[in-house]
Amino acid sequence: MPQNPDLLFRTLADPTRRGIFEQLCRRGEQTVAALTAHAGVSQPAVSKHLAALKQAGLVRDRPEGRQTHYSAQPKALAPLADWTQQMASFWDGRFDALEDLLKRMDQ
Amino acid sequence: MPQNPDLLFRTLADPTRRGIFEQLCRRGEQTVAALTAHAGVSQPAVSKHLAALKQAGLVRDRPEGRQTHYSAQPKALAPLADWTQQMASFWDGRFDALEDLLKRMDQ
DNA sequence: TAGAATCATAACCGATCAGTTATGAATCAA
DNA sequence: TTGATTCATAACTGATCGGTTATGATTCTA
Repeated sequence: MPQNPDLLFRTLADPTRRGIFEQLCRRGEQTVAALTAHAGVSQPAVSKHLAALKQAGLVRDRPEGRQTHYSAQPKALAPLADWTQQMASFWDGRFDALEDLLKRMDQ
Repeated sequence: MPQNPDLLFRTLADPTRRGIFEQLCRRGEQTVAALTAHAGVSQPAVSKHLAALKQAGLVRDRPEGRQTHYSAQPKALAPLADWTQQMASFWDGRFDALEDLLKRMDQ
């Protein structure tokens, strides 16, 4: 259930792609044409970014006639939030006796 | 103060580099040699990853004689947590009248 | 002082990837 | 039905990047 955040990080690493996702979070469902108008890149580039976002589960598509409507799925960000939380908690517990022992054994 | 998370996302996108950061969060301060033992790549590769992590503010280095001790700076994850939170909140407010209006005006 | 140990940097290589243009497939409108 | 619209895919390109080996700089030790 705690799926690894690798694909999420890779997908969100590109600023253009992250911008498209942000746009969808801010304004809700939009067509490819509307997203292209704000993306600053060509329509095929936007389509490819949307395919990547979809693969990562970050967006959903809803075909309707000629156009395809995309919407954000912020729930997919959960593993990323979990990972961040976990790193912070590891750090909080860093001075536990066991952790300290493991550290000393290691180097 | 709400600095953009671009460098953070790019830095954490690589699994090897993220693994090194995780190791530092779990076990605390470690030398380059200790990190290399777990990284599965060569020592120069680890040094380059550490340089990238340092540039992103995610780690601190403490030179001591021949060896350099590195430690995680999980505080640097704050912009990432903020961004995630913001995306979720945008989505929560998606059906506000103004947001809805903007959406309609846009396409 | 000579050699070993630790880390960083240089130089290079192959793979990945984000962008482009061209084109195809599907749908709507005149 | 013909042409326009909307989107996706194919094919290609240049840049980025993570990995390697080789080497240098520094520090400890025998």
